[in-house]
Amino acid sequence: MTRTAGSKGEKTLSALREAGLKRLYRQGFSGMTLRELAGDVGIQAGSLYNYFRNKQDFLYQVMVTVMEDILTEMEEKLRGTRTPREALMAYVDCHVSFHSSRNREVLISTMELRSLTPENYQKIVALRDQYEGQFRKILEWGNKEKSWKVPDAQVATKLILGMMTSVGTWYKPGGRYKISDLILIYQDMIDNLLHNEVSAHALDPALMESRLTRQILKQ
Amino acid sequence: MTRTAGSKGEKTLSALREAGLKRLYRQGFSGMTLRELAGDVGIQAGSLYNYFRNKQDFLYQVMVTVMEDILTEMEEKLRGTRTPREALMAYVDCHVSFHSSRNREVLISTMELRSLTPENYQKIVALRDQYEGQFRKILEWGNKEKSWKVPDAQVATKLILGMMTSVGTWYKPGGRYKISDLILIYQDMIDNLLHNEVSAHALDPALMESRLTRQILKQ
DNA sequence: CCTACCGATCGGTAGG
DNA sequence: CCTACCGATCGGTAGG
Repeated sequence: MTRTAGSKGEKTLSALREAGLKRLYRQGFSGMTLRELAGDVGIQAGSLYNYFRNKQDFLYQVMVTVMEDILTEMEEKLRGTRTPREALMAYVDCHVSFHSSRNREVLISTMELRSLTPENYQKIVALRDQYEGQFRKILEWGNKEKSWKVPDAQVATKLILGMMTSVGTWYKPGGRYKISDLILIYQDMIDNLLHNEVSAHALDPALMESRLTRQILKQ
Repeated sequence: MTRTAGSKGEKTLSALREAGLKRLYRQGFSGMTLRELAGDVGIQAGSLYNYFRNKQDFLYQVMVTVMEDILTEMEEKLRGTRTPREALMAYVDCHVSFHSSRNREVLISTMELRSLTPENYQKIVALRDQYEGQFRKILEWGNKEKSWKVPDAQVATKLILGMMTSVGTWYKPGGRYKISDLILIYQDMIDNLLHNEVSAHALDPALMESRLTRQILKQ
């Protein structure tokens, strides 16, 4: 069997990434030892340095991948939305979906910010700011278009992102609700939150029927 | 000057607790070294063992204190509430207040669950379940009294507690909003969430005026 | 509360 | 990718 050049090394690399995620999640950055990580993929500790420059670099790679992945997904979902409300619903969809399906990685990315060197910290925080900024821009766009009235977009962003992000702390795959259910719940909650007293004509009719909280909380 | 018996040791003990909180928050349990902790309070590493049996015991003491404090505060706030809605508002008040003012300790208590020995883990999780159970009981009480209709109290508890808890991740003292503002926002959000389509007669008139989200998000 | 110390283990490197 | 190793440092203990 001919082997693709570098295929073995790439298998090890992706195994390292998967094993690293588990260990970072269960033990944290300083609690995870490189000897354990090497053991997970069947190599010796010294051999790890063929895959990353040092332990810090490994953490950084994990975190930058998470941020780039969610930024890419978000960009795709937002492309083609034509109203603030469509954009809002797309953002909620993407955010809840990512934070549920990849909750382990997301939690690591928040908890281990403190373990980054100052240089790496700055880079990751810049990506996080960019991600958060996209939400704030949607809120401000809706203000301008009179889709809703959010006087303090800065704090509203923190508040709404926070309530969505928390889904990652309690969602368990195979539990009572599918991710698609959770998306509908959060979309409806946030939709109601923003449109509570706003005249209906500003709203997108396609999204008007409230599938919201009633579906899960009240049905 | 006569010194109260043990006063020096108690000063050191409370200094250790404060320094420990900072280090646990910034470095995590396995990242914090006992030599650093000893240095913070001006003693040698070996002397720490006059204050706790070992590092694990120190973490456990920190976490059990947080849980006992919030359970005590909650018990006091809930005592004397006469309707499900009053109880709900009291719970939100206490939860948001505690998770804002003592956010560092609360975040430690969540992140470092993984660092506890199995025996200590069980004890802390039992306290957390008790705390969470109090909220679920309020939801179920409101169901029975027809204050609201929450078909899945289990998941609603996770969802609503999650959105409240997230305030601890972004609240900064001295920021744009006081804790008392945040309490009003969350009370209103959750109040609206539960009463969205419920006839008004079930609601407590004293709490009827919606101070909610409109105050901050829309005024 | 200190000095002095223990065994264990860590991240990382040299040289294949 | 391995063997063999380095200096540094860790949590914890003995004996005052």
